[in-house]
Amino acid sequence: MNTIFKALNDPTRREILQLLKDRDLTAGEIADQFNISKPSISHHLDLLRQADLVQSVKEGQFIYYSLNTTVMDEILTWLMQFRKKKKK
Amino acid sequence: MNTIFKALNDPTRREILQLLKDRDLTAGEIADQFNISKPSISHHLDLLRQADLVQSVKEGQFIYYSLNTTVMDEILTWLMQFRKKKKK
DNA sequence: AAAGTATTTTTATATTTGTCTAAATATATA
DNA sequence: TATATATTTAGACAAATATAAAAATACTTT
Repeated sequence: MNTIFKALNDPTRREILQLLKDRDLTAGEIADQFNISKPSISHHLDLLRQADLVQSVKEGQFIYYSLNTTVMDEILTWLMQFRKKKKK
Repeated sequence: MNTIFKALNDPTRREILQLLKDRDLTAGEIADQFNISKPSISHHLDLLRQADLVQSVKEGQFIYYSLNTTVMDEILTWLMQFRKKKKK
């Protein structure tokens, strides 16, 4: 849960997730969407992968990144606990 | 959304939310649950308040903190967007 | 009014994080 | 095999963050 929130605690990384919502993208395609160096994006992708929020698949010289929505469910469950009633 | 995720990106702050799930607590009662100085806890509470995840009410010399679950809904909505289908 | 309790603010420090450049790895093409 | 392309790794630096100690503020009680 720690690594998940750490990964989500960055505007660039959240924007990457938004991009991947539409379709899978290569690391280069993702980097092209930002005014940030490729190594930086690579690092962001690494953190997202550590949190299991994205998955990467190598295809030839490209590495395709895709969204892993199952982890989102984990956060959802965590959030839901707070909906329970409290003692008065 | 930035301040929310920033606030959630800390184990101590998430644990504070868990404590407040059961019942409202004063800053001192919260601090007693951790091996961290009161100023530190005060700072954590400040970040949680900035994110509107908690609310504080002064009662005499005490300040009671309580959970504000409406912000959780905002995160929930943000998470839900990723459930949409992607282009093939 | 003085002393005590609850909490925050200020200041300082150590650690973590985001970013860059340069170098390394891996694959493709000529 | 040499060169180009895609991506990551390594190393360095500045900015942000968590924490603590000390001081300040606010309320309560004596």
